[in-house]
Amino acid sequence: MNSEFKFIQPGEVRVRFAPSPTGFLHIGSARTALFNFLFAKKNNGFFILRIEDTDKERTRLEYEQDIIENLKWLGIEWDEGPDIGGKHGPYRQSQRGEIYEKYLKKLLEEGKAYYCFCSPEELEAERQYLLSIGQPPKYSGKCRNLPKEIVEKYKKERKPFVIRFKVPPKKVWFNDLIRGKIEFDMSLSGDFVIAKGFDSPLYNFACVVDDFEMRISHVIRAEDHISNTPKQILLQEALGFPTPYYAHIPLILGPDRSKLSKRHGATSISEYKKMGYLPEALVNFMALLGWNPGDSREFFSMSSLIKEFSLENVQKSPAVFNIKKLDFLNGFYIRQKPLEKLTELCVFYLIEAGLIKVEFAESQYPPAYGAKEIVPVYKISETGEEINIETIKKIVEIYQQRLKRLSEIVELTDFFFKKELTYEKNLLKWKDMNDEEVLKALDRLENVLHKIKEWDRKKLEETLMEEARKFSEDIGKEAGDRGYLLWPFRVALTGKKASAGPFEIAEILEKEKTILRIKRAKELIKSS
RNA sequence: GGCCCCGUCAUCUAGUGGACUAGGAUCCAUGGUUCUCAGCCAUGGCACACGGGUUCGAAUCCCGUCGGGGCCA
Repeated sequence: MNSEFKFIQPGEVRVRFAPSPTGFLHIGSARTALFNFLFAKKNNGFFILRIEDTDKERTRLEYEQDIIENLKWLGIEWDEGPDIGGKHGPYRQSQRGEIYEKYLKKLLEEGKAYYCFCSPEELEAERQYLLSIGQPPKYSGKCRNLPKEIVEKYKKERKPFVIRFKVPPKKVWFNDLIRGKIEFDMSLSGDFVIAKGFDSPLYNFACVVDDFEMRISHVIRAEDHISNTPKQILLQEALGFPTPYYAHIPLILGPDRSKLSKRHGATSISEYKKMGYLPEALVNFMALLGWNPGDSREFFSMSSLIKEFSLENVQKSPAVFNIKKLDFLNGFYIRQKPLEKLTELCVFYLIEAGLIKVEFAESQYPPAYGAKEIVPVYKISETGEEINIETIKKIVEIYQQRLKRLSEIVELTDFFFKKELTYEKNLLKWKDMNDEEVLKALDRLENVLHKIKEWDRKKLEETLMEEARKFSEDIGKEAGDRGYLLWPFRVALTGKKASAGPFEIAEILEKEKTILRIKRAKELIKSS
């Protein structure tokens, strides 16, 4: 056991997620938040959200809102915070100035920190010099022992200053819950700045104060904070705070194995949301990036993650962000979604793309008493024709297993919402068919379809499957190759080389439109 | 430049000295399933960074090399 540092005693689990609102919620931070959340819930502990907004230059409210909104969207909620109208908001460092000031003064009074009046130019010159003689750049400690009178004089002159921490030149170690013992020789490190003034504490200092004040038991954060840890431990020692447990989780990397960033493409949760990824897929995916259940299970809901999560099963090595796997999981969760819910989600994308529009009208069937109900009415944008939500549901249904992202619903089903289809006439040809044969197929379809009375996918299938088999023989092709009739049929309806099955599409399109599209295809063939 | 972390298929990973001719998932390929696509099913492809030790025996322990990454400025 380390006798020098006072480690926190086992007890209540309290963890925090402490983002700086200097950007949108990043996939990497979201995973850190998730691991903290899972650890808290698994251990009946508390999860706290602390917004580290001390950098006034780069902090933006927009980012803070994005972080909060997306955490909620993912299903990560915090348990505690200042009261805001009955609910609890997040803690904000910007609102905790007095607390930092108190501890800053304490360190100063006890001689554990000091005023430094060195100018940025001086510091820069010193750095350059050290570098030039092959030494690591490290603050010289010039202001460490400035006489009191000088300090007072400078302060009276309002000379700009920063506050530096007197780093004791000793070895510092901690036992990382994921990596084991990590040791640093702090004699190699210079006295670092802990505040740029009483009203602007810096990261390491504010973090240590808050972790103590919030009684954080476990600091779970990304690996890039490992080198901050010894500084924080020294600060804790100087302030008489216990040292919490630390767990540094591995980074998420881009395909080139460097830290995931903008140049690798989308990095923020909101972008993934917009692209049509489901929160359950993202959560499942992020959890598996660096954690595994110890067996070969792959699918995890938030509640099963809470049950299974353990820091012991967190990986040491960084994980490459693999979008193919995310797509796979997202496809899986889309297939699992109840149709009703999925339709709601897809409608949003269809409206966004301008394929349909929504208007609100009074219900034709008002409730027995009280105000009339307002119901949404969906219309096809191009024609103004009303489209029933039940119809949209059917469209979504036949594409449910084909979607990897919700946004794909647009390109996949646009033909349902278009008056005219535009496609290359040769697309109508199956294998070696010529114009004449395509025309024959379309004529045949038109004839057969006309006669069908019960217009549903089952009846259509029965009739057309039979017809298709006959047709290939009639035009002297390979017997049983139904493609000679079915392919032109499907292309005439969709204008696409890949789509859902023609019978289900025809059912949704209904008789009139189906036959109209066949006629259009005939015109297309003849027009050349 | 200094310090620190990491190293099993292309990717996420199982593996904690013998059950490993290294398992699962994604991915890729092939085949099956009502024309296509998707889904589903089946089959196949692909890895212990390298070199030394320790040991009867090493992916697993130790050392070194190499490689990747992070932090500081």
